[in-house]
Amino acid sequence: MTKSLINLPKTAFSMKANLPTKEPEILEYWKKINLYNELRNLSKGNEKFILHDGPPYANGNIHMGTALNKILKDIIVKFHQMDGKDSIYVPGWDCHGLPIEWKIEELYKKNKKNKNEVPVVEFRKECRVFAEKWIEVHKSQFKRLGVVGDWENYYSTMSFDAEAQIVRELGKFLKEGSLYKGFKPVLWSTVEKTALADAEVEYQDHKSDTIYTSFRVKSSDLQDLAGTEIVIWTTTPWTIPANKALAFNESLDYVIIEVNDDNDFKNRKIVIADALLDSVAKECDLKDYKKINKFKGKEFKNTICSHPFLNLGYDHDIPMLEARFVTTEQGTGIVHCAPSHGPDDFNLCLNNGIKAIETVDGDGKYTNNVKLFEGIHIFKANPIVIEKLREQKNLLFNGELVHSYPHSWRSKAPLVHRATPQWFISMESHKLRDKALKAIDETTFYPSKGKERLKSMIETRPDWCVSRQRVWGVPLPIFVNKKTKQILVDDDVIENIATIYEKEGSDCWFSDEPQRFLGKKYKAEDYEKLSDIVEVWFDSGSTHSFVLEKRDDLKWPASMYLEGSDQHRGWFHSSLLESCGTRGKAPFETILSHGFVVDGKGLKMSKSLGNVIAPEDILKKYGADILRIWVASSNYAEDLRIDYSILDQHADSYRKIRNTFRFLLGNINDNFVNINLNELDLTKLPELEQFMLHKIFVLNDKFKKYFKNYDFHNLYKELLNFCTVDLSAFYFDIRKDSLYCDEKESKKRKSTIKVLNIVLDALLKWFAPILSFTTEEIYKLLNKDQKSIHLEKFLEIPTKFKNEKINEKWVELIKIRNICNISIEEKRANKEIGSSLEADLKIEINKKLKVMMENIDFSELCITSKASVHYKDDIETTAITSKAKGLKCPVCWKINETSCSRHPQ
RNA sequence: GGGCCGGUAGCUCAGUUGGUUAGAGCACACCCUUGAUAAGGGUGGGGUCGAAAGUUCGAGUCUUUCUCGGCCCA
Repeated sequence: MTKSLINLPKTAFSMKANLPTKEPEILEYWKKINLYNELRNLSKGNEKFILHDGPPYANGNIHMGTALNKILKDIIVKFHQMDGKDSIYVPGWDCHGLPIEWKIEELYKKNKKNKNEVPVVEFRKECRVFAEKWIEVHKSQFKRLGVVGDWENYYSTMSFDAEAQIVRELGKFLKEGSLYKGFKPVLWSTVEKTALADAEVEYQDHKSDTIYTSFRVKSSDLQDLAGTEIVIWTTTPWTIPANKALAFNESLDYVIIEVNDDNDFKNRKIVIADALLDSVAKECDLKDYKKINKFKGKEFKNTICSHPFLNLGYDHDIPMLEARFVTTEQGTGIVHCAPSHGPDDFNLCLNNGIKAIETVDGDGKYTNNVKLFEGIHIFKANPIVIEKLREQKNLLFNGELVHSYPHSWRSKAPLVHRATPQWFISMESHKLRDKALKAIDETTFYPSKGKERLKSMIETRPDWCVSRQRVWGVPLPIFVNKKTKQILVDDDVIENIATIYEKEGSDCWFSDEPQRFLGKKYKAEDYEKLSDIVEVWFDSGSTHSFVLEKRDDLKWPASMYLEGSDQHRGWFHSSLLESCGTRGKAPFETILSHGFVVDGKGLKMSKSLGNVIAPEDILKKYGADILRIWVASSNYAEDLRIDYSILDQHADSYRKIRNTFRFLLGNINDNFVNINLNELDLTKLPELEQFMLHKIFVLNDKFKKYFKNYDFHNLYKELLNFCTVDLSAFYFDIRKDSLYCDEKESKKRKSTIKVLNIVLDALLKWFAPILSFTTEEIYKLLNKDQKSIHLEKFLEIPTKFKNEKINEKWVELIKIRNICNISIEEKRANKEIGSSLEADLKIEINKKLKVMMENIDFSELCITSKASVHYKDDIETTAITSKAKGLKCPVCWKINETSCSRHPQ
């Protein structure tokens, strides 16, 4: 058996990965050695890299988006760790909020339990237990992805210290004076006397009164509008008393028509959208009218109208405002705006300096802010409004309409938009907007387009509404003086509340006597205690204060925040505002945002399309390392496509990488020798080995450059190409002859083994942040006495590895090799030869290259049995292949005319 | 409906300030090898650069419109 004469690769590293079963074993191992603690102990005192975790909501199983996010975070944390930093990741969860409230309410419904009969504190306890349950589920799912972090000491927004700190943060806004009380419309049930969230609303048919009413133009830039009246249509006549503005669309055409019908509007000129003229005329029974003029909506600019109840004391100006939400679907093309009774109205008016006020109380009755109507219930007001409009001769028409209308899911009662007291943080009063914009300028964004995205949002956003009429959250720590209506601002009270929460959480706000929170300085009977809770974006926006600042192992600001691009409006946004408001600076130095996971065609994943892939499915079929390759190889600056064919492709790449390792391991027989790179005498190595070391140097340079820019998909591609092109198809292929057939102690073979060790070492470390499991498997196989690849650092490649001269020469040689390959292929296609070892090459090269080529064995380079080189003037390189003459050496399979010099018979 | 971002081989990605015939790896086809073997090597075929118009001597690259997709907002 000649096989016994040669050194074939031998390794315990199997070709088949079997990741779905092997990975959990490695996870067990990491748990056993307590990898996280090992990392911290090892890197004590090193520069910190803190990736602050944006808390996912503790509800439901993870999906591809969350998996992508966590893997990307883990890859970055591991890169920085191996780069020599103390790179820390503390996972966290967002726990308060409506979705969990709903889940508990759903359970109540199932069990026929009435939420209103359950004490708030008990309800909140159930929410807490629910969140705790999902934190545990998430934790195990995230760990399975290979994510290393401080899982034992995770943070949550519902922990007592978090709730306490959130109170302190609010206290800062209170003290500063930027937290103020305002009004904002919410969907309100006058039956339950409570606000409802969108998801609690059911749409049912409802019969509404409809009216066409007119607003007299008081002044306008457009002369033609003098003496005309703007007609609007609405299905909620009761909101007319709260009217503050009219909205038009600047791109629509409008017409002025003169009415000649014998009614209240005889000889009056009215304005409506041209496109709606016919439908309005038909519905309002206008028969005799003529068009006087037509103009573009934008000419409405600077038009002021009067309220239809002008003569009843409604003497405020009604400005006409430009709004895109105005369409020609229904009505007149001009929309009546009551900022207290509609979100569109509210926002439009707010942007034009008109604030909402409380026009209707919780029972549905007009407040004293509404002249003539105070105390009247809004659901009984329509006939009165209609009557008064008729009296004032401003009612063009009234009728009825059955349409889809929001109702309460509990009482089935129709809902209204009602401006309710809310608490806002001002963007202007203490220059929060300016501070935030400056902080954005000082932040580095990956990709850079994130900067503009966040900036444009901050530039235009309204004041931050931080109150919610809910129960599962941190209570707003606000007392209002019953007499003066002043907000109580006192550090001692805030600190007192925070101290109580630190010990027992915030549930007590809803059960204990107010006096307990006020302390001794104030009397409870003088104050009204708020029952609102803080909106959850304030919770998560405050994580930097109770995680980064409070923990000794972390630092403030964080080195990086990393989330999906939707968080420009979410967590990036709220964290920025919270921190700029309280500390004048952003809580992050850099922001990395990634796109969304979409299917193979670029469509978003949805149940109805049936294109959803769950991380769990991928883990079962491929394993986490394949998923991690998918993350590393995708361009996160855009949306990331995934389907099974894409994963199959990555699984193929994985196999190539795995086999590259297997070849390395096999040829060193699993005996890794750590080579001291600085002491290595390069001049004693063959040129091919020097060339490979040069390649490693260059690749390492690119690696550092790509890593610096978090450009992982190019980094991964570079590593993969190195395995495929430089190693497998070139270096390994050439050196197989020496590795298998040379004397074990031959100089060339020993040099090769040295380089294989270096390549293995470098490759293992380069890949470790991405292929966390596989590199650990290999590392443990080679280093029985070492704990983990993840405790290692990247290799420092000495500058002496760089050798441009050799590189230049070998680039030339590879060109010649390619020409030879084409020549060999010709003969192979002719069936003249099979294996390239049957080839005898005759190569002609330009004389200019002679000096460079002199010591090169082209039979070795091109893996043939023979090769002759001839130099000529002024020629391009050519190669001609003929069948090698002689006998095949049974050991090295080379064909010799005489006996094989290495293996004489 | 509005704002922002994007569309380069079947797939993942390159493509400098506009400048030869638009590149790489994978996949595919064919061939070789059977000493990395459910591996390895070689050769090759794949692109109207989402569409149209414009600017220019010259456009994947600049402009406009359209289209498809994604995120956010309404």
